Amino acid sequence: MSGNGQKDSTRCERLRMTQQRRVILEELRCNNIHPTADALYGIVRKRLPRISLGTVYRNLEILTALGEIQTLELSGSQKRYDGVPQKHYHIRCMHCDRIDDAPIAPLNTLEDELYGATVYTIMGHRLEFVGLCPDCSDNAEARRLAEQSLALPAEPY
Amino acid sequence: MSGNGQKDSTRCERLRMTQQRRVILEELRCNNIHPTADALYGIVRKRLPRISLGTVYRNLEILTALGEIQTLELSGSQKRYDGVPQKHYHIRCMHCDRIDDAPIAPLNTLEDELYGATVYTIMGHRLEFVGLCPDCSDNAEARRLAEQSLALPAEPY
DNA sequence: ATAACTGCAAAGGCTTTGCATGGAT
DNA sequence: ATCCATGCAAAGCCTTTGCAGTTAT
Repeated sequence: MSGNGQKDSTRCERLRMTQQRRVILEELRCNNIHPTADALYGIVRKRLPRISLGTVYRNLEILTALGEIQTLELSGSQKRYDGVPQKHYHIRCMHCDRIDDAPIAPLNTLEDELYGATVYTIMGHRLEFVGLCPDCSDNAEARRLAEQSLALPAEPY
Repeated sequence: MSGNGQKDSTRCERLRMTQQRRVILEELRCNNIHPTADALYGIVRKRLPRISLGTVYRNLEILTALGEIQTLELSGSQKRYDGVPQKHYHIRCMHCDRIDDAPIAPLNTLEDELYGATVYTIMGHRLEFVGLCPDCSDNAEARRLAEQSLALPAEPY
């Protein structure tokens, strides 16, 4: 951190479209799998076997800052990356962690109810649906585990 | 991992209310700060100076499984813990990461629009508001940074 | 020559886990 | 005696970073 508050704003005098950067962007754009950095690394390595994981992370950060892709902070410990930079919601499979787009338009009035009710200046929201993907819906054990994870005991101790 | 698929379901023949567990629960209940594990560790250590961070994590996991508290996976890399086990939404300050309850009732019809529109079996949603807390709202630099972080360039490369 | 970029490996931050010890029934 | 819980330290997982070498202008 070079002490100007922004995370790297001294870079990018002129940006180069390297092989690595292009392939990362292409692979994110040409499918819709919302991969983790590591999964994308595996995909990109088929075309560029010598690329490093650090390069993948660095380019994902740069492409996000440029608005070419978006970095998703969904539930789960790993970040996901989306080749579509426009805001949209996602749905996560509770059993296999697959992520898909949620076919629903942005809810721009969601924060209206909060105006005046909170001391915060509200600037947006993050919404994520959870459920079971088709494959896991067909799996009885996956359904059982999912339902169990939603049930909270919450009885007096 | 002892090979039964569940994460520790073999424990809890009889659960003990130890000093450590009680203090952790009390400190989560008596205030509303949604601390990280490490922040809670700092708080609890004032009363139990010899407690370890591992014990804090272990008890947070157990108390969550019991439904006594909830573990929040909000944006940001660290988990937060909430002494109120009932589902409710939260709002996060984009500048200082303070978390408060969002004064809005659960939106139980949110997933209705998705029925039939997705191949997933929808089972719930996670919603989080983002904005600026009162202190950071008063801070011009915080406001500038927050607005800047919301603006996506998204121009052709 | 300059500045951006890369591969590699090390370091970092947060969380989980193994192990020997301690405490309650 | 049993078994749950603890403190401590090490390991793990994901991500970031330092550095020396490479590439494009």
